[in-house]
Amino acid sequence: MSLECILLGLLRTPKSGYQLKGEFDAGVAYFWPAELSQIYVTLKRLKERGWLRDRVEPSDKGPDRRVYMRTPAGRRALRAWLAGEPQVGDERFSYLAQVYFLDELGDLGATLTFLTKLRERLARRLEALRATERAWASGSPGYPDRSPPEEFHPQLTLQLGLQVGAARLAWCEESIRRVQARLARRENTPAHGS
Amino acid sequence: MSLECILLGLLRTPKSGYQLKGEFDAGVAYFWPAELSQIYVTLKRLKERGWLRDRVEPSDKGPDRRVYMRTPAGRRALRAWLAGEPQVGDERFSYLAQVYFLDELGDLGATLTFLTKLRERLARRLEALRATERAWASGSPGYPDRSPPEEFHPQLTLQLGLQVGAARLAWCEESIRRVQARLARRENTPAHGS
DNA sequence: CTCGCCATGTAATGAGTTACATGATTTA
DNA sequence: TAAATCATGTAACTCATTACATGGCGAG
Repeated sequence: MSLECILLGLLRTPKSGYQLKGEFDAGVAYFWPAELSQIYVTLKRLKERGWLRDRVEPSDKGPDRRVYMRTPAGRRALRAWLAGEPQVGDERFSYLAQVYFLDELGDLGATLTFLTKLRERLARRLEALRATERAWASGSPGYPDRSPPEEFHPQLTLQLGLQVGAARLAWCEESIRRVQARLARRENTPAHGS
Repeated sequence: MSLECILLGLLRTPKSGYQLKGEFDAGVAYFWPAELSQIYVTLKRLKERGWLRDRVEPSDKGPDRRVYMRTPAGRRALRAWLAGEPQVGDERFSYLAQVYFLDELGDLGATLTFLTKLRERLARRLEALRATERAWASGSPGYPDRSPPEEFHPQLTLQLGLQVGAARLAWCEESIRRVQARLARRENTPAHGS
């Protein structure tokens, strides 16, 4: 359901599947990634349902493109979704599952290695979002509090990404310190079971 | 893949599908929810692959249960997963997609309503995690820094849930304030386009 | 005796990924 | 002319949800 509504949302102006993929990767992917093949299939379904129309146009670069645009019914569906309840659904984090069971290895050193790699990746993600923010900040007058209305809402979601990303990174670093403290304690008290 | 490994992880001691569902809901669901039907199917697959054995046992309450336990191959698979790379995968948040496009309604009041509902739900989630933490804190000696090793790793993941949950709630409250500030500005300058 | 929990499954459907297949156009 | 980018799709598969089907056992 969400992918459909995101496509409807992005189609405020007419776009092709390929162009939509570009927009996903540029600004939406950090809370909703999508593959090209999935986008094409969903656009087709939306057209069959009467929420989108399409038209084939020559491209300025490359072969012809199939350009989609919202119908009035599509716009109504989008607005109904936006006016409805916040969809707070399930979340799945494989790396947390790994941390949860890491005791199984019986080696705090392995935990430390794991968390160090994780910190690297979390930091990279956060840095990518910070780069996006810098782009907004330099290209948008009065960022963030006087941004024009059509930029305000996307910027809100970016703020969440930044704050949650920072919280995750901070947790990872704190966890590394806690593991190190445990390792240090163990070295100082090696004869635990004697 | 992750559900399989989580089941292997939880099966440190033999359990039935129904019991595993209980464990998911009690302590794993906030980073990996699972339906009973999915658990049953996955247990079956894991058995066929030779990573689990099963045995039918009488239950103390209710009908017989099919109890699963790890084989040596299952244990090896689990350890390989834990020793491998942190699986930082995709994340999908419908409510962020909604916020992103909320400008489409052309009504900041609608945004405020939305964020207020969202705050309610985020607060509820966080409160549930805090209750879990209180349970750990009261039942576990030396929580959090001197917890026994088998409790340490699950507690780390809980810490992440708490910190990220708090960050999300803070973002939501900050966003509400920013929307209110915008609404106030607009009231004070009603003749914007004249 | 009935309600609620205990217990196990199958079937249909939905959402998404990966792999495959094809081909035009531009740029180096 | 070769490689990169533009462009659209289909097919097979995986993972997960929802609905359905069945029935044992204990408490009130």
